Amino acid sequence: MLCVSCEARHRGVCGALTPEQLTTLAAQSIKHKATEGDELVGDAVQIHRYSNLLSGVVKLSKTLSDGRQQIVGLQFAPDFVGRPFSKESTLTAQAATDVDLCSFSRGAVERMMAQQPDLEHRLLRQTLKELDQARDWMVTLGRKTASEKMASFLLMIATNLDPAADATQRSATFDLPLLRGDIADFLGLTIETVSRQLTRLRTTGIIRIENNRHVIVDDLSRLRTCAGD
Amino acid sequence: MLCVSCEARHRGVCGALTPEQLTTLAAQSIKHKATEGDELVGDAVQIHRYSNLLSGVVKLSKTLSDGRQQIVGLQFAPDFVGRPFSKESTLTAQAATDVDLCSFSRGAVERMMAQQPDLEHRLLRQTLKELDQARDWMVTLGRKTASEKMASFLLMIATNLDPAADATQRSATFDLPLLRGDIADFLGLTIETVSRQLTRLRTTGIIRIENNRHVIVDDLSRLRTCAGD
DNA sequence: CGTGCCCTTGACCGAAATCAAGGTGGGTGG
DNA sequence: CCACCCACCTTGATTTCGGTCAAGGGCACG
Repeated sequence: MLCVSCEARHRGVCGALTPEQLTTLAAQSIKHKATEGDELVGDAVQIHRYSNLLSGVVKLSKTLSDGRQQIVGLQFAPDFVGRPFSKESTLTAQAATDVDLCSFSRGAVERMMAQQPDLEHRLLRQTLKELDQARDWMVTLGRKTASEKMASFLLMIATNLDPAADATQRSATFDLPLLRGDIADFLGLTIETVSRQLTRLRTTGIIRIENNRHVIVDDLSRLRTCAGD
Repeated sequence: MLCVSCEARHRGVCGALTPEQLTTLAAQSIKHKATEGDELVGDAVQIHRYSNLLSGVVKLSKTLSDGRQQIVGLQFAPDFVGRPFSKESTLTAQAATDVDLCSFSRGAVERMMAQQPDLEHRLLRQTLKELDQARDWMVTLGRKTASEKMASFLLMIATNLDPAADATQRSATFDLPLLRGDIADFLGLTIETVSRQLTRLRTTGIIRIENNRHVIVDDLSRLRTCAGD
């Protein structure tokens, strides 16, 4: 319940709240963990809870009737998980890695929003951020080649998971939060193509991979060259 | 200045405003027209104005450094055009058809937002709607075949341009708001593939086309079958 | 009557999908 | 402890869908 030390308090939506409101909300919040693969929001799981993502990665995906799948977004701490005002979300949110969450009931969040317009303001900002990201990714899906897609993906992960990589940092290191199949579903490719592109980047010396998960990028600018934009 | 009869007053963001606020805003608003191809927001055009789209279609697009283009969204009346709180929008908004707009200065909108939280609430809802649409389209871009993409596009246009088509309506009629090249940029295809898919749908009897622009769908359910979801 | 833009159609090509074998590593049960 | 299994990944051969290249048609406009 120590909101003061919580990341969502500083960079997330909870920053909108006054100390009293935080106390109220904290009393109604539940910190809990979910493990890789757990469904957080979906057709099955009704949307009665909203959460702040405190650690780990959440994947948002959609599935066509014949089983084809597309991951439409990734969320990182301290993102807000859950679709406000949703009729039905045709979207599934799953833990991509083990995650820590801080959850609230729908009612609690909506009461807070009513008395604290700044909360809605922060939600608007997060939603705009996600919209920008979604549109950027549409360019990747619609107009980039397989190798450009792969490079774009690695850069995206690097900037989110290696705290130092977003600056003018030269190198980056991180664990891939997704399996090959999920990467394929995110990039609109097959698992084989993902695998081939990774080995291509590896044999070119642009990345190194250890244990199939751990990636080292020695020169981010070379990777940026591959990404196409 | 007759906000009372304006569509944005009823279904758009202006519905958030009190009569007095409407009067204030109306005094600062400018109704104007733009013709096909005009750039409304972009790297060139600074973002000092926000607009309500009163009629016509606006296309939002992004361009890679080598010229590849992707249309990342279409807007229809009474959508709100312009990115609030934007640093720089890497996005270009262009009139896809001739359009009517009702524009406000950035300052006016921000003042309104400060005193009228409901305005921000409506913006949040529109943004969430656009986010949902963007994510739906990501599935189309990443996982659908050329013919499924074409069918999805026609359905999308039909539901937005033929007022009757969204219900359980059986047929639809509309003018394509985009040239073949723009359709290609929206679907992540080439102009030739778009052309071929259209003739395929035409020869199958699923659609009829007059004057290269006017489309008649006699049986929407057949088209839906083609769309894949 | 030319000229240019937009669209269509055909022939060919190539990037990524599909199909098909392995390889690797971690976990389990004998 | 070892053998087996299973999930995940890689690699190769072949196919296919959509891209590229090329030609020509229709129509508006000067």
